[in-house]
Amino acid sequence: MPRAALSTDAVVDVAMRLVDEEGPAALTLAAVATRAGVATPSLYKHVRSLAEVRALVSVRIMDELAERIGEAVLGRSADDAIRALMAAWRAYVVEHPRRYTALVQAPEPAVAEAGERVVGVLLAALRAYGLEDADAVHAARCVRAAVHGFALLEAERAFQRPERLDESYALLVHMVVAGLRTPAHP
Amino acid sequence: MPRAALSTDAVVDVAMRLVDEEGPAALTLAAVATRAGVATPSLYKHVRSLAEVRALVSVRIMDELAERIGEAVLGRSADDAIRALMAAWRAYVVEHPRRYTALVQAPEPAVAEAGERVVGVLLAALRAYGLEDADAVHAARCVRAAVHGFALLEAERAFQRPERLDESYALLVHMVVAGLRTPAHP
DNA sequence: GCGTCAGGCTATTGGCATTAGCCTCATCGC
DNA sequence: GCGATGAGGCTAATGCCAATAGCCTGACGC
Repeated sequence: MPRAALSTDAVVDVAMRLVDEEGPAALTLAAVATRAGVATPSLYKHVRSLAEVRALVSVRIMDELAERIGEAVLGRSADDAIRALMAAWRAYVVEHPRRYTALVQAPEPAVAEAGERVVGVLLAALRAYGLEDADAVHAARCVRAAVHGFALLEAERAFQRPERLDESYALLVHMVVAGLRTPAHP
Repeated sequence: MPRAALSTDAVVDVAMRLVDEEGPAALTLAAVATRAGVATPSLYKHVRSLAEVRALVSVRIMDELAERIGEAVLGRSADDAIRALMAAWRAYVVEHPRRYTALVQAPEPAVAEAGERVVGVLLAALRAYGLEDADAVHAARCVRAAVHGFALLEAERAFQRPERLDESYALLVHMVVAGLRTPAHP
């Protein structure tokens, strides 16, 4: 391998910084190239297209998220684990709001796999509830949906007067835990 | 007013059809102009920019959604109203998945206002719970987040093996209702 | 030393948003 | 009726961006 410098990972690094600082709309190959100190076409030696860069960024984000929530549930179980997981998830999004709004659901299998790693952590955290397989999947989907919805709305500033969002989130956590604790099929 | 033909509303009509049929990525002024049988620059007599078209589309969608869920809660209250509202929300998204993924949180005030109309229906549906003002806002945010998260993930096909999503959604409804029924601050 | 090829580059194409400025005809005051 | 006016269409042009083609170079293996 000759001259070092660029690589697929390095391109994604630059893309991530760009997203953090200027938002997902600023993620163009031209901007990445400028930041990397390189001409735009040079990027094509490392990535196939802008769409691929976006997918790679999404994978990176989901992996970071999976790691954060995975760490959070270590040594905890049931309600305790769910609370920690939800707190960690939101904390990540609050730290990197633009990053979170850059997430795309690309058709690339790598993106789906990263999503499954996140769901894997969720399923592990739910294991202590002793749910049947299908019920565990339902529960994981609900937790994911609730947290994702809240995080996204917060990240894109869709809540008017974002005061006391902590309290709102506490209620969401309460809802999830209460729903998991009580029988699901009345 | 001379020749009829185009108008801001007509442009948005075309944009909506485009989104429904080809997805949000296909929403370009060039494509709208072609469908409208007009040259691209002509659109600027009716809209200021592509960004404005996207915002107007978002407003249209949120208004449709507000109407649908508003209808659903008529004559119902408390758990019954929430269940109907959540069912109607998801039904709308399942009917028009691409439309829902075209939603953007633009800075334009019109978009924020449309969002508030949706939240207004939510608050009305929650009235029967007799929550304090702040608690009602928290509850509305949570319901919105949960439904929005689920709907978005479903619309963008982010759930792997989307079998039995109805059951998953039933659990989400259960969580919301259970969380609203039990005391929020233990 | 020398060939090779990874990884840069320039040049080019084509799509798109946006702006400037023209042209026309339906309407309205007279 | 009739001429001014302006809404609403148009063509032309600019600039940005993604993507492709094809060239060039220097680090490394031999």
